[in-house]
Amino acid sequence: MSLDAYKKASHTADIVVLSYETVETNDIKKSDIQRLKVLLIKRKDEPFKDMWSLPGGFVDYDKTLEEAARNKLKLKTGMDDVYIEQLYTYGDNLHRDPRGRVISTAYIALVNMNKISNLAPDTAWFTISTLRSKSGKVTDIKIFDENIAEVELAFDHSKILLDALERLRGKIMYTDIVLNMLPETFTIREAQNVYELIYGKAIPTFRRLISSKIEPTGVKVGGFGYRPSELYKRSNTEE
Amino acid sequence: MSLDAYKKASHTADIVVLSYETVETNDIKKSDIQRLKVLLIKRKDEPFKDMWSLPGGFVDYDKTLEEAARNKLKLKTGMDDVYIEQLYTYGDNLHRDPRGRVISTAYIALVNMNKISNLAPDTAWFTISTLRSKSGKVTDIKIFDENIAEVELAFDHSKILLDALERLRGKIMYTDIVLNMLPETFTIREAQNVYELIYGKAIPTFRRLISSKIEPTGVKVGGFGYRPSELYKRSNTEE
DNA sequence: AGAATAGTGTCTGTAAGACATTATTGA
DNA sequence: TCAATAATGTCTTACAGACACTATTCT
Repeated sequence: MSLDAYKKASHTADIVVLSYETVETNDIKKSDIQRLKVLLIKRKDEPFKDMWSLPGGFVDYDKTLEEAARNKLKLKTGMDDVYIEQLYTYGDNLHRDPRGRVISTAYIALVNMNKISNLAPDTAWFTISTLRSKSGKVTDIKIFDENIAEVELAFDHSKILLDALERLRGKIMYTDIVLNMLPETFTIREAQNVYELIYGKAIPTFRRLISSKIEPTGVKVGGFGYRPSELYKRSNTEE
Repeated sequence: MSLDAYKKASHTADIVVLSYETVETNDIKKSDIQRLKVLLIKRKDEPFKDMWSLPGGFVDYDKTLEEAARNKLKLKTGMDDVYIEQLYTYGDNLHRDPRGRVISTAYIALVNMNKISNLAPDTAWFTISTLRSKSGKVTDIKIFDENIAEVELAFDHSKILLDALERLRGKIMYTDIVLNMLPETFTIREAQNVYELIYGKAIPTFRRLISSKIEPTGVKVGGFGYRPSELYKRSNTEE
């Protein structure tokens, strides 16, 4: 049987690029606040023209799925060597795309947005606001632009983003992949804030949890009217 | 941009159908032993003609991915309403299939093989033998037919099967999906044997682990020269 | 001194592992 | 009574949560 004997679906690779942003508080005595961010692209063409969507595109016949995701990310952010993992393949809605049958494999990329020097002009970071159940489970999300105006995502990308956050939440306590979002050196407080953004609730013994995965650099940051904190880095001791 | 402006990959859905078989021991005083089983199909056509492979097939333009998997399973086993979950999408090897570019989404199905009355003639159950690290992690697998002769699988299906076992192992301690492999009623011993087959090592407090997920039926099975055991069933108390 | 956060130590309850003890049956 | 497994109970240890306490800095 020939591979061309039947009508084929199209296949795309989409990437949920997640990072966080630090917002300085008005009161200099109060420590900073973090916000979850997602990278979106403004669509140039129909369908969903001018709406914001996850970066992604059709998978070339001679490109791997992960290549397709990585190439798009490189193109829009200039980033190489990024942490990426496959999330899920969305192929159960025949009408995700009004143009025809499209199956999409979604990836999660975790990056530090401050490492990006030249973002593509059609690309921007948006703030993710989550609604949670008592357990921390993500029940709904809202996306806001820099003017705190709510933004609707194209296709089913809102669902994909929600799934990505749930996947991360499920893995955060037994992996250290979230550290890919942090800069080379960071304080434990900063790491804890990011962890709790994703986990959805307080992590009381965070210091104990993270201590085996990081090591002190000997450098301290201070100057805020309270005790300076040690800067740590990821320890690359593969277990 | 038209969806037909580029050369498309083909897309298949493959299913790792897992079950277990009970083998009576010679000594009637010894309790039974279980073996992990996987459902395979003998390929009728090239490539890999006459080799055994995971059930699967090309995804029709107007069928969902999960439908494609379920339909194939129904066709070969007659089974409906089976537990199924998406495993992973294999799209990073451009030459998985010598005929051309094929992306495959693999599903895991957990069934009780004794519920199947009429298996398709090209279909059979094979025994899975696993090699494990100290932690229980699956490092390698071998497949054997009913004559205990080793069988090689077509394509990269051996890797897919390994991934499926690892996925199950990772979820077994905090979900009860493995109970889908057991009959309507079962003893705790039988459930424990199946759990340990997948987990790869002993689960010392299994009774405590499982007790919240099952309930006694009041029926006992005996007649082997030792204390009869209670038959349990899944309790459908959705938490 | 006071405010704020960094960092360490301690207490406690829960859960997991190890293992002992009792129960039940057929030969 | 013995062999084998079922089922329950007990003891101990590891770990997570709560929280107290000390350390450090700037105003």
